[in-house]
Amino acid sequence: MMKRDDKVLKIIEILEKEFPDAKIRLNHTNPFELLVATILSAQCTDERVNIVTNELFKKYRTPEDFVQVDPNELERLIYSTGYYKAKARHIIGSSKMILEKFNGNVPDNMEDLLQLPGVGRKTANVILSHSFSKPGIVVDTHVIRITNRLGLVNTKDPVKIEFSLMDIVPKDKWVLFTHLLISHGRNYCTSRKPKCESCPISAYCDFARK
DNA sequence: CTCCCGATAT
DNA sequence: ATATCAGGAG
Repeated sequence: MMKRDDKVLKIIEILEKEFPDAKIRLNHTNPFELLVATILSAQCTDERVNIVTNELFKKYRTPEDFVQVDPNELERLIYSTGYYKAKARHIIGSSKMILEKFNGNVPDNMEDLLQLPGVGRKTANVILSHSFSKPGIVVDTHVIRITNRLGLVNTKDPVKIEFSLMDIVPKDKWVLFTHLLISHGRNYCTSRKPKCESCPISAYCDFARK
């Protein structure tokens, strides 16, 4: 049996060749736009989030804009991403807290980010990784599913998975690793009908061997 | 644990 | 018809 660490390195090597352009797909031009886009991305494809933010950011782009927006107007603009009432509340609430507690800037540390309504560890790690060069393992629905199938972890608890992966993935590969798994999840290791026959890492996968 | 929720693939 | 999509709050 291969050591988990060597298995991870091999998986990264293969997926890097398979997905050379793996990177964040949520369109944004600054930390605040990334925060809004990531809140909207809950249980929604990032493709749809980009369609919505493309229009949304034409009218509203800053925390100052969002604390003044009519909640009904915001709900209407983000309606197609689902959970639109909660997401509108979170975007407005986060904007308010950013202005009142954080001097108008998106926080650059985990503790402060987690105080924002609608922001959990997944969203916080996306922002820390991409806006502040503070690498984190982003554990989303794809990462939960794929790391369990591969046999890298044996739990559905996102926090346990995050810390477990921090142990077995080299820190300089954390951000890359999550993007590779997400690309892999979209193209091969889908939730419902995974393409194990053509999967490039099936040799390292417990699920594919069953 | 349940609830939030529209769009899309199967 | 139903499962799933870059989750988080209560």
